[in-house]
Amino acid sequence: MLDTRYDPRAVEGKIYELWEKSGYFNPDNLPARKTKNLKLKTSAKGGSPPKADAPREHASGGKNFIVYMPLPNVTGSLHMGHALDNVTPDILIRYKRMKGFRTLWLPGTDHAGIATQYVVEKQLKKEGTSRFDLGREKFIARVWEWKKEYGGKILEQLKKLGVSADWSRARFTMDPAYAADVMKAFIHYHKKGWIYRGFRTVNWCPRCGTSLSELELEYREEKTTLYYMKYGPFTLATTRPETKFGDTALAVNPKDARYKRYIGQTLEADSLATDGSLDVPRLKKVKLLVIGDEAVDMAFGTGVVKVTPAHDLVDFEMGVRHKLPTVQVIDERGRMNERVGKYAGMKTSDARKKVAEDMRATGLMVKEEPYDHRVAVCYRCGTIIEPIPSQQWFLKMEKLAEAALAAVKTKKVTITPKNFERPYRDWLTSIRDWTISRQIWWGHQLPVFFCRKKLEAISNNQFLISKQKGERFVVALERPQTCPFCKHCDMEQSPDVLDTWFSSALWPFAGLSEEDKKKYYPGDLVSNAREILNLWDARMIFSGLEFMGKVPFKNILIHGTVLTKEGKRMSKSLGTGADPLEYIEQFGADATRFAVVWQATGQDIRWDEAAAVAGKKFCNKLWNAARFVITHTPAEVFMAKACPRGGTAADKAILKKLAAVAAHTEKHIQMFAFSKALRGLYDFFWHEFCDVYVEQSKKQLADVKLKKGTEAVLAHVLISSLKLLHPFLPFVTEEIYQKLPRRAAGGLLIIVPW
RNA sequence: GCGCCCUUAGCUCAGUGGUAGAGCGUUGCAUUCACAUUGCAAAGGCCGCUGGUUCGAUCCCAGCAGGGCGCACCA
Repeated sequence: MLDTRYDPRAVEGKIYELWEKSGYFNPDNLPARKTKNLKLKTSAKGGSPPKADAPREHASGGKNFIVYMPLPNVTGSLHMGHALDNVTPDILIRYKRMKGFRTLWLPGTDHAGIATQYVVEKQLKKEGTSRFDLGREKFIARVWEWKKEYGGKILEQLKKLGVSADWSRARFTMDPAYAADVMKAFIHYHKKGWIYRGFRTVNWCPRCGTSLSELELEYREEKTTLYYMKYGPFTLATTRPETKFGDTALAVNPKDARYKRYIGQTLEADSLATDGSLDVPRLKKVKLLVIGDEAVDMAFGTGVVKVTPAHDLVDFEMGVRHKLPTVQVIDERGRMNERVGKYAGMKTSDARKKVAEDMRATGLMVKEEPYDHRVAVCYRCGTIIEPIPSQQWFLKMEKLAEAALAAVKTKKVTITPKNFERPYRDWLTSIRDWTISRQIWWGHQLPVFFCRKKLEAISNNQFLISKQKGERFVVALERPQTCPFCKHCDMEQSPDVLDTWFSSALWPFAGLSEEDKKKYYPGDLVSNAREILNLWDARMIFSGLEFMGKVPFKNILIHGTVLTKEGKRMSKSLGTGADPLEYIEQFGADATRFAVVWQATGQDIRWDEAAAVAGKKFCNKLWNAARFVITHTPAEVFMAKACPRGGTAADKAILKKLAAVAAHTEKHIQMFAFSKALRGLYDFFWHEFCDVYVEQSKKQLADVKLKKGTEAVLAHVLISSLKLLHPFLPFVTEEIYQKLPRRAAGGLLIIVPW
């Protein structure tokens, strides 16, 4: 009857289809009527339904159990990180579903502003065109096309892993309903006075043409030069001499005995002239204020720094503290601007060389030494970040951060493992206002409409911050019919879009129908990698509190990172990534899940293929043990009520061990110690049930007196094991369950109670 | 700089205050009896180093060394 080998490829697609058709992934389909159907089936031939398998009153009275899927990017393709994100919550969901909870595993995809725009731009480049050729509207249409074609891929891949999410509720962060909630959130914050607009030096990617948050930066080691230059009475060290034209002060530490006496003085210093010929460097006098600021490290260089508020984030903050002017000398393309005369138009890297050369020639350069520098680069394209001042929208974080802090402090939200509470706290306590605007096209365009008249007046934002003119704008869900300011312009919508995280922060509720918002908020759990803790989890917490009045989930599960066997970060480009789809193909989805859970003991995982081998063998063991039990046990035994009692010493021993492993499994699932739970089940099934009891049963089955009792125990332990293992190995357990004599099987294993 | 984590069998990792376990690999034996993706057996470990607490430490404490990570900074 059953093949001697378990073949996942022949089973998984079919089983998944069975589940999807059942509708049980949708909590709305888990109520009593399904229960009735099952009862009809099991009682059709008379006799009472097997107690252990009788579905209990499901969702009707059941409690909710809701997991929010960590949003994969639409550009994403399944990798081990997703496997980690999704396997353990799926275990919980399946466990809770079987326990009678109304389970909702809420899936979706993130529009991933920069990432997606980047992918489509690359496509356009291949075609010899660009987004600028297309224009905004056509470009966005193009991205939507791309999304239609590829955006669902990642979700399909998750299905291959056996993820039992409610696909009927799958959302995309740019869906109209979702977008509407994003707009409402912006307007809500605006009404509270928490949104403001301001000039600020931000991390700017000259290639992507957008500002980036600190969390979107990556760092690269570079061998550069530390230049020691003369500035009036001082010598100071800098890696960026080309920004000297934007210097508006010199700073020393107020405790520094060497320089204390200069603080507050305005000094005259020689600097490079920016007029005349590039070939003939000349000097000119500049005046600079000396300030005292704690941010200056006395031990670095000479203890004096030049302050360039326009092109350095720390300097910008010093500038704010000391009311320094901001002089921009680098533009959005990463080139020197017209303020620097003869250096204008040069790329910063070229300007650096040229300025250094001119300083040598004019005697301003004291010395140069090699320097290992970590430069910030764009996480998308690797381009070196240029801090430049630009006009951005900010969200005040004070109150929101307070609320998010309190949520964890009062244990409304628990972070597992506990030691991640500290980075969470640290981030929130030292938080800066959130730069929520991005200068890209793909995303939620700000619901801000400017009067065109006023806009012109401030169109030049190249110069001093003090010259910025106020402007008039309306924040509204829809474009106003008439401009409330000039009464005749059609108003221009801000070209900026919101930071992608602004919209994903609303994930637990945005885009849900009003009914669902009532029914399925708040939820229970998110599970993700540690780097997402502040980027996403913290923001979901304060957004949930702000808009729904309750924390969105009780638990944050932080899982380890999957590394290569050598302990290196996996990288697709280096070909060192383990691809879950390949594992599914080679070993099966269950074996892949097994490998993930087996190894996910809390630490980072050095991925070892051996675990997938073990998983595959275990599935096969399960399969063959089931074969043995089915062929040696008459159909009616599977319908036996409840747990067999009494019997031989071996019977009693295995039943006792079954009870113990069931308790062990349940305890560890509840503690989120999935690996322990699985290992316990593995040992029990293989080494207790197969190695000991099944062998013993062969003798007992030959004994007429013991035959019946032995059959009952075999059937009972098998069915129980299938249930216990189902959350971990859903496909093979369901397939075996379907092969059991019909009346015992009833419907689907996924809703059979433990 | 602040903080977190790791160091146990060839490899990847569990684990406990009383002188160690799994998976994979290796070696030997066993194939009509559910499964060779199997069974049985075996080899293989100063449980990173030093000191302390203890009757006793792989486990607790301190220090050191090596490795990894997060945050901040990087003029």
